[in-house]
Amino acid sequence: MDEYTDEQKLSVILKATSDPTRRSLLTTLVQQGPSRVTELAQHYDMSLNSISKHIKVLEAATLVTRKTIGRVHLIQAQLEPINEIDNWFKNLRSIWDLRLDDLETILNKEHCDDGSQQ
Amino acid sequence: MDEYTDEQKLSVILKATSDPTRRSLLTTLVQQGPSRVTELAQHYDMSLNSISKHIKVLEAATLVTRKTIGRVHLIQAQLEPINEIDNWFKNLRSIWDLRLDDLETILNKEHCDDGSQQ
DNA sequence: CGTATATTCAACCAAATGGATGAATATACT
DNA sequence: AGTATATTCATCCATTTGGTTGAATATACG
Repeated sequence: MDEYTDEQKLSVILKATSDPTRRSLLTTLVQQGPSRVTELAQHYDMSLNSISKHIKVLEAATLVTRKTIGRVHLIQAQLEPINEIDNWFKNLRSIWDLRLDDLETILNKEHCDDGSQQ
Repeated sequence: MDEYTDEQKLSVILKATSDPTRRSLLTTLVQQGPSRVTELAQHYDMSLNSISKHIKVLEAATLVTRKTIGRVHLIQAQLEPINEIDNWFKNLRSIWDLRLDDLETILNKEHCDDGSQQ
């Protein structure tokens, strides 16, 4: 995912996590540790191929890594990328707080002088 | 969005935020405070109608609210729902930490007894 | 070597998404 | 009343998405 900007990475991560099956897969992986594709698929009323595709979406979002041992693919959760979501939100909230501070300043000014600052 | 389960709400919120234009709209709204649809649209090389649709997606995800005053629709950011994402991630990470603790316990056991616990 | 197992690849399909445009609605202005 | 402005509604279109099935690939096992 190195060829993408941070913004694009964030989009990919958010979209990957927006599907309930994929979030469930992540939870299972975090609970059980590295798991085989077939093993993961058993939890779902869905074809193995569909799960395989979901895993590839997670992999593209770097939310899981794959270690191939013989014919078995071990899938492992990777939580770090979710921090990107966290950072985005923190940033948003800090802008928000900043604006509220400004508003407060304005309100305080209104309190002291003529209040012409709408 | 009351007719949805928490899981479904989370999906809607994540999907809504997964689009770069919509994240940008949220940022603009947080920076500038409540804004009109036309005003928001001016920031983008995209039709007013498309922006209107994006806003409706954000609205459906409860990430913005709308206050209609005459013919003007004032759109306001609403950051609370993003906490749902935060909660999901915190939960995931806590499961992760739990499993690491277990692993550590097992490793400690290996250290003391015969280590047969693979 | 032949067969079973684990997984992906390829093609297909219906539904959703993100965009556009043109018409409709509702409000404001003179 | 008539015109301009703000916004949504309705369609349409190309692309993506989430699922399916069947074939291919690669490894393991007897």
